[in-house]
Amino acid sequence: MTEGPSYKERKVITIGVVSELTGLSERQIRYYEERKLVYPERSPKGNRKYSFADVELLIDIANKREEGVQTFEIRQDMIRAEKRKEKKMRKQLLRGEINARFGIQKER
Amino acid sequence: MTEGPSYKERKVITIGVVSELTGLSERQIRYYEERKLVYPERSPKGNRKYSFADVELLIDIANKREEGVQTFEIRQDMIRAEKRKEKKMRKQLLRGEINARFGIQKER
DNA sequence: CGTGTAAGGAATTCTGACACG
DNA sequence: CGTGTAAGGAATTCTGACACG
Repeated sequence: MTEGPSYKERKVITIGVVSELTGLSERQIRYYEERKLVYPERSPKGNRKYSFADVELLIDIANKREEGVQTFEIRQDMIRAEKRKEKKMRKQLLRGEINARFGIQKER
Repeated sequence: MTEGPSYKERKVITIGVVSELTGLSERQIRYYEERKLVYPERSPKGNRKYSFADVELLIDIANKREEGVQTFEIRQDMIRAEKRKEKKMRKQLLRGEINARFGIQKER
């Protein structure tokens, strides 16, 4: 273990490979970006680059689409999930701070 | 955790990205393949695809080359390391078999 | 030996648009 | 709304070769 944003998060996969990996057409993949469901990075000359995490997300999206869920709804769900996570983080942070002051004290 | 050959081993990165990631020229990367130091897969139409493991290996190779080590020597070292690993595996396997027969027995 | 480069072609990717439903 | 497709261009990748040292 050495690197930073581990293998799963590094944006290194081109759209053609993502298409193979997900079974989605390039058109679909680009459209889901337009609908703000995925955020690939861009190479210097403008080529999209995705992470394994993006690939997995796209597979989830593909499944929901098959169930007839609209991109708008998928996006709403993602935003909600994101907010819940943030809330949880804040709670954790707060608890940490309280512990630091009033919790297990180091003797001095 | 779901997939098989984890993120580190999946061959999904094109040579251009590998070049950016390693700082090596595409020429160098292809040459190291010719010298049997790396084994990318090929896409249906013949494009090379590398894994993160390959990228790390190429970085190691780049470092050795800077030290003046020749590709031939690098290859020898890789083969030797591989053999040591295999030997270790066989030893382990053997020990496992012995244990299975004469080691901790299940009562019956 | 290791790497750069020009060469020519094939495959990839990009954007904006029209189509259908 | 979600996706296919043809269009034209730019960038990518591939191979085999010549060059230099």
